[in-house]
Amino acid sequence: MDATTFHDLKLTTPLYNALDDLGFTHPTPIQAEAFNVVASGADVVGIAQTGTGKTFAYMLPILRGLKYSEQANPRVLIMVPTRELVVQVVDEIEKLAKYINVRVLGVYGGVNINAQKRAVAEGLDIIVATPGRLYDLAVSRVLQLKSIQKLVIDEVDVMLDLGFRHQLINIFDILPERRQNIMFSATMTEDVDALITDFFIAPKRVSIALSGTPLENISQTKYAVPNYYTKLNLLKTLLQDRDTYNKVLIFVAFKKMADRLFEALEQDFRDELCVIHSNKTQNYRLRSIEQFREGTNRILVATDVMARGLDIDNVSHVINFDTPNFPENYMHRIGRTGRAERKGAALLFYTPSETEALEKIEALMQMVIPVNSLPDTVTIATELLEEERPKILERNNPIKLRDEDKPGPAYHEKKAKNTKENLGGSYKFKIAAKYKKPKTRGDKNYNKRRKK
DNA sequence: AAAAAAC
Repeated sequence: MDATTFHDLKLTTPLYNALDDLGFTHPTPIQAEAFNVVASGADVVGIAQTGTGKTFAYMLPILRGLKYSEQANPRVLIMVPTRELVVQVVDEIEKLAKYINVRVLGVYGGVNINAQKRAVAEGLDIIVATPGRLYDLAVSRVLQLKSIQKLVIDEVDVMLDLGFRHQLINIFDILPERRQNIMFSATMTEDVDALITDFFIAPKRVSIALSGTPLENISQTKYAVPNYYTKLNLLKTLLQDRDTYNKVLIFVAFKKMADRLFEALEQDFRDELCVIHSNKTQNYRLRSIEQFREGTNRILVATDVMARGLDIDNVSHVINFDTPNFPENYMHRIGRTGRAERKGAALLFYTPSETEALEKIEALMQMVIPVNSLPDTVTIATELLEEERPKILERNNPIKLRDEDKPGPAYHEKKAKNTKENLGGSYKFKIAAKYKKPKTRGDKNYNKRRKK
């Protein structure tokens, strides 16, 4: 039964008042559907698109049921896959719990741990975390997880990726067995299904249909381009139209590509540009997002660290500079625009070598994305640039792999072994880290290296 | 040729 207003959900006065302050009168479909299910205390699997108001969907019933307590240990644990999402979820909870006496704390890596340790020691009710730092705090016995009654995992499909998975399982090991599990995923995968089978008790499912989701507010188009340089020309041409492209989120597949694109755009768009990926310091990451959010800089170049869940107002365009290989990422990326019932535009640039990835996307989206022709002013890059190719390839692949490190049977065997044995991080990443020379502004250890 | 996530 769908509630038409928040009053049909039998909330408490402090929650009504907070929603009122926020200007929210009607629950989104997932909020209406999830409320009683989550409130019942049963394990819950929610399938919901981004931008559907997931945080409030689980926080409304949790906050209504949370009794005041003076005990120091947290009773609610919320895990998300990126640090920026921790910040956002904490912010949302604080808004919703404005008139409720609960202590909310966000913890994540990349920042000094001592302040977090002190905050934990002061006592808290709700903890929002990325898995690594949470585990760190827990095993160092600063943080007690024995009182956790409710576990929420958002974007659970990413959390089950290799590299994340064992962190998650390790945390399950130190949580009380008697607890309510609440998980959200945009898509149902085999891994998610397996997790439910292993850890959930009589799970209830909540899902909202694809129609009526925020994706309906997003106009999607694709551009067929012959090569990278034409993509760059096209991008520069579009970005010249500052009135139309007033808040543009550009996605690329690799961190290196993010830096490279940032540099390529710097000449024309210097003061309008920021960049984010996980090799940047946490300070730099937060600053980039802030500049983009506030509109100080209208262009943000990003890896998929930005793809999921983040809520930034009025993003006019999402540009998929690279065609994502994992079609789900396309869906998450374009979900950064068209939020809060506003209109948004999503563009996809694809080269001939990316047509396969494109087909996967169109299969997932159950649509053929309309193709847009290149503006006449866009220069088609050709042979001349092909000459530069070897040079560029070399510049972008400075890592010389030893034979045993090269992809092949030995490599895969070693990688598999290493991933199995080692918490956090695959062999490939270790090799990359070993040879990596941080060099771009904002990169971790950038200053350290420069001093030498 | 994925990214993310702990020191």
